[in-house]
Amino acid sequence: MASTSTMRKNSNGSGHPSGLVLDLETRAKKGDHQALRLWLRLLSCTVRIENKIRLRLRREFNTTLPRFDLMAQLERTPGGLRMNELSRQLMVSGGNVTGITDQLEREGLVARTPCPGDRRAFTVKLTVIGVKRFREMATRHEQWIVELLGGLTREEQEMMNSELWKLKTYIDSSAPMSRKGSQRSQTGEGR
Amino acid sequence: MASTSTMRKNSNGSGHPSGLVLDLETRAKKGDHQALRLWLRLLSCTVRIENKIRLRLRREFNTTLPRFDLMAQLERTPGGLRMNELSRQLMVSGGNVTGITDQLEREGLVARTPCPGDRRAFTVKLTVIGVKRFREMATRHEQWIVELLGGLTREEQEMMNSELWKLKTYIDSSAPMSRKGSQRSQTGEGR
DNA sequence: GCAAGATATTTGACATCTAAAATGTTTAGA
DNA sequence: TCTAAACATTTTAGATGTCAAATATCTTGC
Repeated sequence: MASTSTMRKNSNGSGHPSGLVLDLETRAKKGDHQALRLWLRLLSCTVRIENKIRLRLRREFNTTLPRFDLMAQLERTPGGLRMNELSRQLMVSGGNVTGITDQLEREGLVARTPCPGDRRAFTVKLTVIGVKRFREMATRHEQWIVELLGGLTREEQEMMNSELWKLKTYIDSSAPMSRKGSQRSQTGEGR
Repeated sequence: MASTSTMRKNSNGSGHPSGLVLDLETRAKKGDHQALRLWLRLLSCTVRIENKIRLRLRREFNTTLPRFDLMAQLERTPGGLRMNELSRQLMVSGGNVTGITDQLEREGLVARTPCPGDRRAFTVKLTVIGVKRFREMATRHEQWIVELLGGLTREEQEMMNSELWKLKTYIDSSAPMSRKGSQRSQTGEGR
């Protein structure tokens, strides 16, 4: 467009601007496709694993992924968590946490305790039964994961892990994910 | 815990069988944790990216990920797809496809055509407007992905890509994902 | 003290999802 | 041909999700 000049020539030497432009676009195009392919592959692996786990959780424990995830967060924090902390850690909206917590509470697996010192908040904890139940599920869950990721050697897993760490760090640094939480996860590692 | 004895000493070399057991357990434990860590990291990266994309699709195009995904599948198959094919490729349930298709049809972006030769099925296609609209979105979408995956070099992306391919192949081979479809995706690469 | 703004949670309106039942069509086989 | 099993899609019920508005409760600065 009218952004004038900057008429560079590329290696082939035609003084023509479109020469360079085409080159850049080609390069960009290729990079794009590579990133896109990677993203789609990342996504399809995740979905596949999620689906298997979902199915098995239902079959063996008659529960769901979100419920399992929420309990997982609680289990690693014996003191319990507040609704908003759960929301952040699970990367889902607050309203969502309310719903799942309601369910689990009805099932007697978690309990809401008024938060001392802040009457707005609740502390959600696993009940004794909840802990017991979760531990059973967690054991199986881990077996499933080990099995499903068995396609990669230990070294490959190691490598993927560090690459993904880089990726995650980069994504978070580039734009801190708007303050109003709104997401989704499964035992979303906070590290 | 009257489970008695099994009082073992490990690597120190007691000829006791339980010594070996402990060793194996330790190894298993470590492997487990590694796989689990990898899975959580995979998941959290995916969720982060999805959330960003979701947000931007809404802000810039007032649409959603599932709608975008469905349109993406159609765009790469100009002849159109049947509901069950969409369901398989998107890795979501049939009922889900019905719902999203209803929406898009109401918005005039896709059309259902009775399938010649099989009165049970429909062929779903993008409308002219649908194609135009999708192309606009796809361009931006690709930019976003390139940006979000920018934390990895081209080589790293290459590597991840091939690792994920291995993983995906392995998962699919291990158990063909029950015939009754039921999943979720985003332009789920069929390759 | 106290009003204005931040927080914590819930609610409400809807869009996605799955799993399973219901419908309508095709296809094989007796 | 007739019927039973296989298929394609929709429907239904219910769980998850988001986003935004509504409540209730803190916190701050004056």
